Amino acid sequence: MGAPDRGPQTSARKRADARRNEQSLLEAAATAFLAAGVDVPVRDIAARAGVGVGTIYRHFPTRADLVVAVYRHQVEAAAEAGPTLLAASDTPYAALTQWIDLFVDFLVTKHGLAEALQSDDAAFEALHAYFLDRLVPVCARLLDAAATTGEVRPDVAAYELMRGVGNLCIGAGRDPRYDARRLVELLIAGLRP
Amino acid sequence: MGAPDRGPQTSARKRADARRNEQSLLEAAATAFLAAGVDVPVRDIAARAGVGVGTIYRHFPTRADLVVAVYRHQVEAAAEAGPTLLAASDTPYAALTQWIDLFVDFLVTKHGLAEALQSDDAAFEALHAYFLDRLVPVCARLLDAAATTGEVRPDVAAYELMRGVGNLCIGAGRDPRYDARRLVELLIAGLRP
DNA sequence: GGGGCAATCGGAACAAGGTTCCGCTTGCTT
DNA sequence: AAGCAAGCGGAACCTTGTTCCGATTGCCCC
Repeated sequence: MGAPDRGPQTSARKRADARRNEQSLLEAAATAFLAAGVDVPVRDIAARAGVGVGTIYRHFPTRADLVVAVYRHQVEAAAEAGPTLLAASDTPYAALTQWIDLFVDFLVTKHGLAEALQSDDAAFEALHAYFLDRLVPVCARLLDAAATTGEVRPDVAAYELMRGVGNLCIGAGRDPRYDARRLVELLIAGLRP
Repeated sequence: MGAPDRGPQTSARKRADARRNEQSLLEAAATAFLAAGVDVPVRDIAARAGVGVGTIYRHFPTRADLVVAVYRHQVEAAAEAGPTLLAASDTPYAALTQWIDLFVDFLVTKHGLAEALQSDDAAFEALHAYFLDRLVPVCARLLDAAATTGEVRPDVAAYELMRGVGNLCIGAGRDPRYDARRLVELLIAGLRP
């Protein structure tokens, strides 16, 4: 196998203008996501970046590709935090709750991301896949460790838990009466045997 | 105060054709929701009912009005089941879990309803309002009773719980690996003191 | 340095769905 | 039976996603 395909944002060998545009798009998208959520119209991102819509589709065929590119660093950081927390915490359960906290923080601060993550829109399939592929194994490791010490029931799958947590984060921040963090805490509490 | 406004579906005094159309629309919408979810295109519902789109908007200004009209009976039934279960169950906690089960069953069998319930789309605001106005007090009563007997912690608001349960139902039935009922059970388990 | 070509670009054009609006039809009253 | 207001239908318009192709331009080679 040759060099791994690391996605559009690393652009092995492209024309200079193409690389420049990709960078502008990434920055424009990050700003636009912050201002108007991950559902911001494609035209708005294109306008912000000063390119045509065709250019967006060329670099990021689906919206999910753009979202993944924008948040990749943070997802990687979350993935790496799993083992770190496990090593540093008193008990696996403590590591699990801290890690889930991290994940919740990430989701609730990204307007519309939790919604997109659960959406059945085909445009978000790759988003779903990336998040889950990257984070479910990390969660599974924490969950297994906590199950081994008997701190949580052993019959809950990491996939299901992650989806549940993601779901609970939907709409967080839109209504002061709804505190996603609290509900996630309840869910995690319900994990005890 | 005079006769209460019971919404468009009861049509105090309208022309015969108007009442007929309203009925057709309700039936067409129920079928369409079943077949294609509550997000089915307005044009499809109109076609099914054999009316123009203008007629839909005249009778049901927002999609939420139509959804509420279609599911009103079932929501009322759920609301009435609250006190009934409380009276019939051994403990308030048992009544609460049974009632939540009922609610979850309702949501997971209505394609897209849970999503719509949490959506921030303005078209669904009235849906949100109706469900919450009608069901939160019922849930609050069950929750209070269970808190009084010490079966659940007293610091969880019915509103928050309902939103949480609704959120967990999002995407149920789209993925066999995700079992909304199970996660709701965990959440309810986390309610114990 | 400049020619040529393939990569890349821009944005017009098309599709889909929501919403509005108004000329026409028709039920109901008298 | 006539008249009129309630009600109807659907064309037209808006927003947003997506495709496509003629125009542009970076880059390689001479």
